[in-house]
Amino acid sequence: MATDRERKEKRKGRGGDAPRIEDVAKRAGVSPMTVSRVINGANHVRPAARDAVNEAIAALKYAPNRAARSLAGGGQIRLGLLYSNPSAAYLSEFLVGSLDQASRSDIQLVVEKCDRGKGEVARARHLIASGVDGILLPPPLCDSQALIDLLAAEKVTAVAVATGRPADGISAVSIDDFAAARAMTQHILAQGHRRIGFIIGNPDQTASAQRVEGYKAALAEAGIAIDDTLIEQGLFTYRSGLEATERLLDLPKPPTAIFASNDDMAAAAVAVAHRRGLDVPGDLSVCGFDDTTLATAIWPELTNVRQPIAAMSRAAVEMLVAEINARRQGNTPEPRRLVLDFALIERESDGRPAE
Amino acid sequence: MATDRERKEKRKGRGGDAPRIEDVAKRAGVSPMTVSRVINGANHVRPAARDAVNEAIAALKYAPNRAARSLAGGGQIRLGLLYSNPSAAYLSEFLVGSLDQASRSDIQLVVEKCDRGKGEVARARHLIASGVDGILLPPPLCDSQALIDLLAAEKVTAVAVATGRPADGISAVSIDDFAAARAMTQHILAQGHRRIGFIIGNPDQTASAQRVEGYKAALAEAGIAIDDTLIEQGLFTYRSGLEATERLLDLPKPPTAIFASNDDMAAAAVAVAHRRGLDVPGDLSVCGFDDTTLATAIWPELTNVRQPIAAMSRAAVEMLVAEINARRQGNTPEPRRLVLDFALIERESDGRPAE
DNA sequence: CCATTTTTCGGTAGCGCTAACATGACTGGA
DNA sequence: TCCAGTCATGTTAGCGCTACCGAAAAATGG
Repeated sequence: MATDRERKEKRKGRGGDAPRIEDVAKRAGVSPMTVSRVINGANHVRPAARDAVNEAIAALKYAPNRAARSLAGGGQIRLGLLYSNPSAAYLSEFLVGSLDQASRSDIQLVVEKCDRGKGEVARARHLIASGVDGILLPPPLCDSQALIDLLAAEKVTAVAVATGRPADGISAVSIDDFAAARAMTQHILAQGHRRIGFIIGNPDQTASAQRVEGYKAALAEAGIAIDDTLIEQGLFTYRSGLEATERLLDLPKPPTAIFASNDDMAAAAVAVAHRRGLDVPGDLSVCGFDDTTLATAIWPELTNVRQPIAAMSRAAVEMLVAEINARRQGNTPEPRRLVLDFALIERESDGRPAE
Repeated sequence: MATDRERKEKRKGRGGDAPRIEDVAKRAGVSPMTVSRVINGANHVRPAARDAVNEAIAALKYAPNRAARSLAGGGQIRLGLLYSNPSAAYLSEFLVGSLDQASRSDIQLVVEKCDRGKGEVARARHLIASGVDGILLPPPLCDSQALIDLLAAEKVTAVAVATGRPADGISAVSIDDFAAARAMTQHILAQGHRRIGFIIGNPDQTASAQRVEGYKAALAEAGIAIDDTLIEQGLFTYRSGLEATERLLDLPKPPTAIFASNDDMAAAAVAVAHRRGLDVPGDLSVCGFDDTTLATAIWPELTNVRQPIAAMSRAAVEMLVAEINARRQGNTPEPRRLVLDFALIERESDGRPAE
C-alpha cells in the first residue's frame, strides 16, 4: 500500500504536486464525496460544510483533474468543427475562440474541412460516424439545409454560428445582422452621404439578406428612395468585391460611399478606388463588416461593424456542451438562440462626401 | 459485480457502445496489456500478436479513450501556443495544422496571444505558470531572444517554427528560406527580367535576411550586379508593402518585376501598380512568398513560394511531444532541426517583361 | 414518544487505461 | 544438463474522480 508521500514522489512532470480532492476533504474535515458535491454545485450539502470545503479549496488552490472527471463522469465530450471556406481571417478568429473554450471545458475538438456544396454531407457523416457528440457549424455551413436535415435525421446536436435565419430545431449564436447593417448605414448617412452603394454577400448565406435589409431599412427611415442600381451582388470574396465596385463606379452617377457586406469585399472596393485614382475616404468612403484582421491589414484601415467572432464560437461551444449534457440526462433541450452585441468601429476609410 | 451487458447498458449517450481495450484484447486473443503495448508502439510484441491486435482494432473501430489514457499515463501533455501578430492567413493555417496534430497525439493546446516586443515574456511566463509542458513558437516570436532566454532559464521545451536562424538549444522546423528565395529569383530571371525589385520582410525575423540573401545569390549567379536602390525594407505588413512599392516605382528606372518577402506585401505591390494604371503582369510582374490564402484571394492570383505552414506546425507539435516524453523519461534530447520542402507555385501575377 | 419521511453524508465500486512488477518461455554458454 | 539472460506476455494496482446506494442525522407527523 502506497503512502501519501510515496505517491507524491511517483507523480511525474510539472504540477505533480497538485492537490487532490482527498487533500481538500481532509482539510475541510469531510469526505471526498462531499467535496465533489460542492464542486458540482449539488444541493443537499449544509452551508457549514459547503463553506468549509470552499475555504479548503481556496487555501489549497485545488482544481479538479479534468481527465479524471470525464473518465468517472460518464463520458468525455467530443465536438466536431466542420468548416468549408470562409475567409482565412474569419476562420482564424473562430478557431481561437472555440479552441479556447474547448480546453476550458475539457472537451475534444475534431476539425474537419470540406468544400461547400460538394461532399459536405459526406464529411458530416464521417464526423458523426467517428463518434462526435455534437457539431459546430460556422458560416457558410450554418445555412446548408442538406446538412441541417442530416443532423436532424441523425439526431446529432449542433449549433449554427452567425446564420441570418436559424433553421428550426437547431441552436444558434449570432449577432443581429439587420440591426448592424442598419446602424452602419445610419452612420454613413449621418456623414452626409446620400448615394450609398451596397455590395451584398454570398446569397448562400442567410446573413447576407439580413444585411441588405438593414441597409434598405436605414435608407427608408431617412426618406431616401432605394436605388437598385446602387445595390450589387457579391460573393464575400475579394474578387467579387472588385467586380461589384467596378460596376458601381462605372455608374453615370456613382455612389459617394460603398458599404460592403464583409471586409474582403470592402478591401477590394478600396483597391478599385485607388486604381481609378480616387482617394479613400476623400473621394469615396468605404465601410466593411466583420472586423477581421484584414480590416487593419490594409490602408486606410477600414471603418466597419465588429462581429465578435471569437466570443461567438466560444459561446457556441458552451451551448453545445450544455445541450449534450442535458441530452445525456434524458432531457430534450429546446434549441436556444443567443444574440451577441455588435459594435461600430470607426477608422479611416470613411468621411464626409466630397464637395 | 457488473456483467458486461450491465455495463454496456449503463453507458450514456452517443458512443456509449464504443469498444474498450478489453474488447480488442478478447477478439485478438491476448491480454489488454498487449493491446496497450501495440497501440503505444512498444517493442517486445511478436509480429503475430501485433497483427492480430491491429486487425481487431480495425474490425472494432477501436479508439483509445483519451481521458483514461491521460489519467493512467501519468500526465497529459499540454502545449502552449504563443502567437503575436502574424498575418491572419498565416495564423489560420498554422492553427489548423497544430490543432489537427494535437488531437491526433491526444494533447491539449492552450492558445495565448500577445503583442510583439511588449509583454511577450510576461505572457510566456503566465503560460508556463499555468503548467504547460512545452511551447510552440510561430513567427515572429520564434526569433525573440528574450523569449528564448526565458524558456532556457525555465527549462521549458519549445519548438521554433519558420525561423531563419534557429537559436542554440531550441528545436526548429523550417524551410530553406535562402534556397526558396533564390529559386523564385531564378524563375523571374528566366522570364527575362533584369531589374527585379525586392521588398525585405520585417528585420525582427531572421527568415527575412535569408530571403534577401537568396535573392542576391541568384542575381550574382546570373552575373547581374546588385542594385541597392531596388531593395526596399518592408515589415511584412500590407501597409509597408504599399510604401516600399511606391518608392520602387518612383525610381528613375523602375523594376519590371517585384519580389516581395510575403504575400501581404505582394498584394500591396499589386494594389500600387493598379493605382498607377500598370497592368499586372503586363507592365509589372509581382511575386510573393508563403502561399497563404491571401495569394488566391486577390486578383491576379499571386505566383509565389509555397511554405507548407500546416505541415510545419504539425511537425512542430510532433517534435515537441517527442521531446517532452523523452524528458519525462529522464533523457535530455538534443535540439532537432527539421527542414521541409518548399514549392514554386506559378499563377497569374508574373510574366515576361514589357517591350 | 415512536414511526416515517426527508435531508445529509460516507463507503464502495468502478470509469478505461497503463506502470511496474511477475511469470513463463525461450536462448545460449559453461 | 543447468542456470543466467533475454524476450513476450499476463497480473496487479492504481490514476482522481463521481454514480450509486445505504446509513446516519434531522425534520415531520400523529
